[in-house]
Amino acid sequence: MNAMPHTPTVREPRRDAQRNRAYILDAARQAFLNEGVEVSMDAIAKKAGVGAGTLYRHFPNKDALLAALLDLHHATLDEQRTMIEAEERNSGQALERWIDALGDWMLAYHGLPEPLRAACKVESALTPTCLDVIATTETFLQAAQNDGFARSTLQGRDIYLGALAIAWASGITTADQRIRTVLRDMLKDGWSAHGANSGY
Amino acid sequence: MNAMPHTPTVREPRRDAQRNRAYILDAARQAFLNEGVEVSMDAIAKKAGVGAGTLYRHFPNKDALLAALLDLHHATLDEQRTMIEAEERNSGQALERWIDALGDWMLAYHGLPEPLRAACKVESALTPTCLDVIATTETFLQAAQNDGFARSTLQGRDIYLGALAIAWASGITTADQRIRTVLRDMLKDGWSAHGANSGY
DNA sequence: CCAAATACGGAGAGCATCTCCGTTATTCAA
DNA sequence: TTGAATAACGGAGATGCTCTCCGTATTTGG
Repeated sequence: MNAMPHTPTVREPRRDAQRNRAYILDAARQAFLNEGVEVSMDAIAKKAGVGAGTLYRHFPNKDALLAALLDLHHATLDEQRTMIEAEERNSGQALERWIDALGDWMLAYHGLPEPLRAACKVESALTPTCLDVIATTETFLQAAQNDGFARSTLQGRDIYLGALAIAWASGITTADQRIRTVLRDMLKDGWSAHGANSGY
Repeated sequence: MNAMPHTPTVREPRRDAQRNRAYILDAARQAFLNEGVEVSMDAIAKKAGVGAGTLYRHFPNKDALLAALLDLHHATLDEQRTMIEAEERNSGQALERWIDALGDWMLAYHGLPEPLRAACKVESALTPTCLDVIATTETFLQAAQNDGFARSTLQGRDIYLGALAIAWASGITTADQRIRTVLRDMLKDGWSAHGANSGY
């Protein structure tokens, strides 16, 4: 049974399915960009011109939709990683730049930190992406640690959560960049090994 | 018109109203403690043995209910403030202890950081409490700044948001205290003026 | 004890997520 | 080209949440 030469059991998705998937991704990207991740799935379906059932068949929940979109952003993030690795000779500054890139990625859409945090708590469609980003953070961190630029007690996940926390807190305002800068600097002087912990 | 001698227009709330208010507060406290702030208002009403209408008449929304409960916790926080001020001669350590107390307060219930952050964004029933806490933070911070223990560019609100951010991130796990400690230490080496910013 | 004032409670409006299934579009072998 | 077989569509509706409205019940003060 099933003695087909090639294309064993998999088939291309139907045309209308491919079209709709593209429509949905596009509508979702715009919606998340304009309204933030709290926008309703129904609104996305309507914007995409499909029924709710179609939306949910393609993406079983909002996290899955976000994950699909973030994977696109993830490509950009990976480019940045490559650029940093190529350009930056100082591992401390490389880590600093990576954390900045991380912050931008986490704020790609309003409210994104919340689902990212949830993905750390319980398995979700976003979990693989998160783990990947954490792994990269770990790499940068270890390099910085080896060169004495970062505290040796930290783990990649700690840095990731710290960056996530300040991204979340920065979300209280859209226009004012000050709070984000300030918090980022606070985080930096946490990981920067410079004069830390000379102790009371 | 209205020529009454004393108790001009105000009257004690009716007995049943007082009773119900107490029931609601008690039920809410337990519910928030056991299930976190995401617990539904209906569940609280049911637990309190009152109808939804009664619940909402006493507290127009969940933030108002939280604010009423937090004001109780706020008394404890104020005690700690007094204790710290009495016991701690070093303003840097005083700030550190205050931030710890702040962290406990922010984690009084699961998920509390979220409404606290929202109260920074837009006016809510929680806003006055938040402003009060921020003002106290400002006081501790300024003392520490005067003694050179904290970076002079920071404001009380920055510290508050930093503490809130790490409280939020700590919520990914209940049991494991490590992440909270680590993040708190990162925050500390942000505000501690020690060897920060010797610069690349 | 009665009338006025106050508070109660739950049905239901409005909005969200997500499912179910009768209908429709697409594919592919004949 | 055609006509099953397959795959996908779409929207009504189940469920759960916040919050309102208003007919009913309780409390209060004279």
